[in-house]
Amino acid sequence: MSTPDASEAPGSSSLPAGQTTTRDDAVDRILDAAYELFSRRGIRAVGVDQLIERSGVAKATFYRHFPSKDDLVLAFLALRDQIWTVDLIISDARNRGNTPEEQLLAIFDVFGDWFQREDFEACSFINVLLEMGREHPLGKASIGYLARIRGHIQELAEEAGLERTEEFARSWHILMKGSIISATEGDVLASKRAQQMASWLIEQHRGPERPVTA
Amino acid sequence: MSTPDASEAPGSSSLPAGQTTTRDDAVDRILDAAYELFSRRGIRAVGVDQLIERSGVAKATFYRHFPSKDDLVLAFLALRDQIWTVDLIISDARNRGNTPEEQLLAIFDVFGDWFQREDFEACSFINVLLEMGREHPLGKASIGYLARIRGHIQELAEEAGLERTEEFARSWHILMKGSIISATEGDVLASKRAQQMASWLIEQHRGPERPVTA
DNA sequence: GGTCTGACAGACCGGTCTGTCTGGTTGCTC
DNA sequence: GAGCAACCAGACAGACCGGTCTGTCAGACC
Repeated sequence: MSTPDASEAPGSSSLPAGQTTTRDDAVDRILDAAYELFSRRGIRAVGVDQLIERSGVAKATFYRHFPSKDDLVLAFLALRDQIWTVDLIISDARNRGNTPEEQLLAIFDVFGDWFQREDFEACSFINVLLEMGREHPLGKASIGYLARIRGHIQELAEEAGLERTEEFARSWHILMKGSIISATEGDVLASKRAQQMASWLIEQHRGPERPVTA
Repeated sequence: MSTPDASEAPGSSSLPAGQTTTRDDAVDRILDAAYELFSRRGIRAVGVDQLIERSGVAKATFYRHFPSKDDLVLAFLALRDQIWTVDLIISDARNRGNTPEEQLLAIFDVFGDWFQREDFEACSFINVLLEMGREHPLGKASIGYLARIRGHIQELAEEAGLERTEEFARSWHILMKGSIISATEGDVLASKRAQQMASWLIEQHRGPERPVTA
């Protein structure tokens, strides 16, 4: 789980990249530990000492790269956007469906598989938003990443030729978030229920002239 | 639950005694403070010292009535179930609609008003579940209270003569929870979007012989 | 009057939190 | 070899955490 692009901001000073043995190594280990711990246990429940121990890094090294814990959480959210939103959900859904409509509905197939993993950890953006509050900088950042998810949905809706794609994406997102909470409660079939409602939503946003052909 | 309305400004406790009703007074003040603080800021963000100060109670008194902070949180969840679930949502929705179907849909009218309050605090059961985790006793308790909400929905669905009421209630609950998260993000129209999808859900759960009469 | 209960006030405990700082080590560059 | 940058290890500071405990006081009951 190396970081392809997100983050890397703090360490890239004016060194001409002559050495990479321990250059980004510490940052990567910190981010790996952060991803593992934050996504599973939340923000406040994970202390800096745990992150230090898990990543095998000195405390000074930690604070050199991330001046505060919140800075690390911001980097974690960016990483989560790449690993979870993009790589795990959207890309997978796009691969599973042939048409944009199928790709949209495939999101809930991906959810179905995801819900059944015993290490299912829910949506970090929702978690952080509710844990920190919408006024907190981390809550605001989470709202931004949730909006990015809606952007992906809207993009797919436009590819599918649906109408009123922004409202479509907002309604769709309600189904995604609601099913995630239900799955957290233990309802592994929540993805199927949401998918059924999602198909009705697609019907309502199809153009009037467009036939119902597959 | 001992607090019927949970009003009672917290500052009116410095009276020079003189009354015998100090019996449950301390408990009520603690619960009032807990409701105010827990519902707005979460569990871990509220310390015992804050609860002590807000309720104007001695620490020993606090721990006499609630042997641990978690015990108080459990009492808070029970209080939230009464004040929020029953009194604020279900009863209000029942009063707003004439038929059971109207009462069901009125839930999202109540949500619409609730979402617009500037002190909108989302759903404490979801908050606690996500904050503490589903394995934690408080998370499990929250799951139980969420199931109670589904029970109210299923009850209304049965009164409306709908079919497969348990699955109906689970799908309906997805819409409720998803719209709450969206409202937390700032989408005050989330209640309308959910209500639209909810009406489709009702249609799909009506008996086949039943006409579409209003 | 004596006793008991429950409330208040607040010191205090061990532990954890975020964040700072010192000291020693490694490895690259000049 | 000197300098330097980044690393590891860990003590330390100051705040806060949940929870315990001592002590004082007011009212109820015998």
